[in-house]
Amino acid sequence: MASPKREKLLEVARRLFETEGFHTTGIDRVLAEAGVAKMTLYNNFGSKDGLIVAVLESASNDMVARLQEAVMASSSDPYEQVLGVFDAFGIWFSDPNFCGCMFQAAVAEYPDPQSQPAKAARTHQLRVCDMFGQLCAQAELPDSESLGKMLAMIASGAMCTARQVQTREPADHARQIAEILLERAGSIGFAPAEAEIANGLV
Amino acid sequence: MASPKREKLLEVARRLFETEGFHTTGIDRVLAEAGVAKMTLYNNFGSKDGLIVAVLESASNDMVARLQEAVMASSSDPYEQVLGVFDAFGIWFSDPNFCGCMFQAAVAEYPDPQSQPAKAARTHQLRVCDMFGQLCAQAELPDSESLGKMLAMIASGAMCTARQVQTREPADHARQIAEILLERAGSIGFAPAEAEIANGLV
DNA sequence: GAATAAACAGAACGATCGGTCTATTGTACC
DNA sequence: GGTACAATAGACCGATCGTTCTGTTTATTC
Repeated sequence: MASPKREKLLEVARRLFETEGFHTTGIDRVLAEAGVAKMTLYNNFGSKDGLIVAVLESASNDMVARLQEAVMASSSDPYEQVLGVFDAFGIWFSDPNFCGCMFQAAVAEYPDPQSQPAKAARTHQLRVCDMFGQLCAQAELPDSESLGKMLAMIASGAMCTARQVQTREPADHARQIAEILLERAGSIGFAPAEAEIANGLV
Repeated sequence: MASPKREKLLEVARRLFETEGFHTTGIDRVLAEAGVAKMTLYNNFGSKDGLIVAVLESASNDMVARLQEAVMASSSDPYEQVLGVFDAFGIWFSDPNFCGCMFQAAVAEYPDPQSQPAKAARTHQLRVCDMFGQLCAQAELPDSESLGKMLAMIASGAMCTARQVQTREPADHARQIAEILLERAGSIGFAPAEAEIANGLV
């Protein structure tokens, strides 16, 4: 399963897809830079689409692992751990090689929601939502599921914006927003906001 | 400048680029659906890239105009006008034909920041930031420029997420976040005068 | 009605794409 | 040492791409 040639292909393909896009990166480019024969690619992945899906799955695992790492490294307090994710974003965005979120690019390049790349991107998005949601649940914040979705949305906005402006500023902005959001969510548990009272939710 | 054939090309190309992507949409598809000869396209736009840039510029104008419309239609209060944008997003996302923000797709498909589509997308992003920033300035909120960027980032996250989940939920979440953000910004700037605002003196 | 220009249909071009096929080389295992 | 398998290089295929070129038709203007 994990042959060295296969890993090399995944690594090179991921880099090229990230920096130059899926459609514009030809099979031959990947093969040349990986130093691998064409048939090796087709034996391992079946097609270019197969390679793309494999790259996305691999990238999702890496990304989630890195986020978990950022979470663990920052603090034992779930509240701080959420903010730690955006700190990690700041470091990520500062990398001159940063070129945005691969899954956003995949969705953009494969607009059909039924396509495999789009499905892989959706799966990844759910993982991120879950991660944020679980942290909020651990922080005993109310409606952790919605909170998780909101945080994931802020993260998406940050990645998307960072790609355009090429600075770490979006990460800092996202962190500020997340901080306000968490603070507010925390205070709701003790002192409900007027809107919720008016809506009869309390 | 504004020949009917040219307009027809822009209209069809925009629809196809939106729904199927820039690279996957061939020139011949555009020509066939627009009922226009090939040379007409090249006389008007010079190349496919020229057509893409023209489509993006036209789409930016339309988008900004629609946002301004949503702002004007909602209220005369800048605070409410900001939220009106996200209400408009809700309607937009509910459209079954909604397929995300064209400029995010353009950036994804043309990763080179120096490419013309990327530049057009960046220009558009600045216009949106400015629009939010001006609304915040009119609302006399402190640091309206940063606030504008944050709101634009939230908007980007909402559009990006809405494309994946295909519901209007991200618009509602974004509105909630914007509301909290504005409230917080307002209370910082006018903390001493909060009572007066509540009393309707401002 | 003649002249000018724009738009037309469509063949053709060179390039590139994803994918297949062939024939050869290296390598591990019994 | 022979067998089996993986990987190699590279020719080759059909399709599609963006673009150019040719010749004809339509519409506008003097």
